[in-house]
Amino acid sequence: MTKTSSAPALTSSPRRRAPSRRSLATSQSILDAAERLFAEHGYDGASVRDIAAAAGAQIASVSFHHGSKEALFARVVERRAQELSRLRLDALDTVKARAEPLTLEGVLQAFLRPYLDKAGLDGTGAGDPQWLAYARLVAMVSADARWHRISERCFDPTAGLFIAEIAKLFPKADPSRLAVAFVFSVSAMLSLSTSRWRIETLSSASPAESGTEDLADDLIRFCEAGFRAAIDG
Amino acid sequence: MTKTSSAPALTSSPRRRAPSRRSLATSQSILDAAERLFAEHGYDGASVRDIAAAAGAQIASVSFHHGSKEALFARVVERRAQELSRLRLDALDTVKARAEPLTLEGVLQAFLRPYLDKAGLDGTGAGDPQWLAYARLVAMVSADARWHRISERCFDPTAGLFIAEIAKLFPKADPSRLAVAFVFSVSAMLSLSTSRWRIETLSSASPAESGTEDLADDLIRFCEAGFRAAIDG
DNA sequence: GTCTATATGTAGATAGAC
DNA sequence: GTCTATCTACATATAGAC
Repeated sequence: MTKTSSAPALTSSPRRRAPSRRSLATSQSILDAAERLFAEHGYDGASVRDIAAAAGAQIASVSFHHGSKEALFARVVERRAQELSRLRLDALDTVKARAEPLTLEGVLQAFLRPYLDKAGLDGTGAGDPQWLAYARLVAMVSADARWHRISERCFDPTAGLFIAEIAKLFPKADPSRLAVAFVFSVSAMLSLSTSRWRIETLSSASPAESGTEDLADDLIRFCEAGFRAAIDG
Repeated sequence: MTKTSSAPALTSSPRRRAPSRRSLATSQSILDAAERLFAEHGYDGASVRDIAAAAGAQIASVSFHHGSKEALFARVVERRAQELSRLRLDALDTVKARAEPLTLEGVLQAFLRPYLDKAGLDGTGAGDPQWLAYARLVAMVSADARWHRISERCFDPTAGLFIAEIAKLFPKADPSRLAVAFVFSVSAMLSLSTSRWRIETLSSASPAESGTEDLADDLIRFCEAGFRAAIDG
């Protein structure tokens, strides 16, 4: 008499309320479509109708699986945030485990590379298109005060850890200047997913075309030098 | 017989089709309101209705004076773009006219300072709120591929001139790397209008509060060092 | 030039059958 | 869990009186 549920114990899988394979697939494809459309058109520019259509689902399924549009957006951002943080922290551990002493460049690589690698922004080849969309979404969230809370929840804790790591390397540096340099570095990183077209435009005015060089290397060199200037100041 | 216009020559001002003072004021206040609301809520998030209400105008006046919503947006961006370019080029001329030889820092100052000064992002005090809104709008336009064309028209020509100026200072540097460093620098500059809250958040985790320091100086030092790393590479 | 009224489309969300 | 149908609100844009 402990169950008043209407589900009879007829199936081979006795667990209650476990989502079916089909339900999970629907839910996931909605998140994927939302990721792409939010990244391409922005929050207000992407309609729930279009997202449902792109996912091959009904519009009512979106509310059923993910609730309101805002809840859907937050879920899309959060979905990969944990994996991204883990990749960054793993990379940091790997660098720390090396024989050589930890360097500023090593810490920056550990933070910047996972984002660029997953999105295929490092110039070594195409990344996962879904992660590329996510990378643009991260840029959106980071630049818009409207998503301030999501940013604080998903990205700031890890960012704080990396800043603390750099502060340990340079104990005499002003911590607030490190935070400023970190924000500049992150914004430069994000520019690779929002402004690559601008790099092309501004480079093509020059005679020598250097094609798709390793922008990730350029980014890391740029940020490392900028950080050192902030530390010495 | 050259005029079929219905306007009689009764007023003291004989010029044809000159907008009245009131018309100009309406048109301007619509642009101001649009600047604020587009900057705060984004293109899709700000409705023409809200813009008209904030301007104290009727919704039909918006179409009358500025046409479609997209045309209004473009006009808002273009309105101050010319002034901003002029300020930058004037600053460049001023630096060049000095006795000392032109430096990378001087060129960067000439590009970055006018944006920060007008918007009051340099930490020296509050700038014009209208310009602050414009600064956030510039960040929006720069990050969104949708406004790619506006960006090319309004900002890229001046950016190209500044890159060329830097290329003259470092003739052996790879021009495409200079363009990359320039885009990184611009994105760091824009982060001061989109991500200052993030600087506060990430700084406050540290013990020493340094208040509102001169972020503009930090920015210029960061970018200059980053540029030198790009040039030497 | 301004204003009222409205045409026309689309948004987000949900009720209820299946 | 899915799907059809629909409610309600708000969007852009314009017609036409003043």
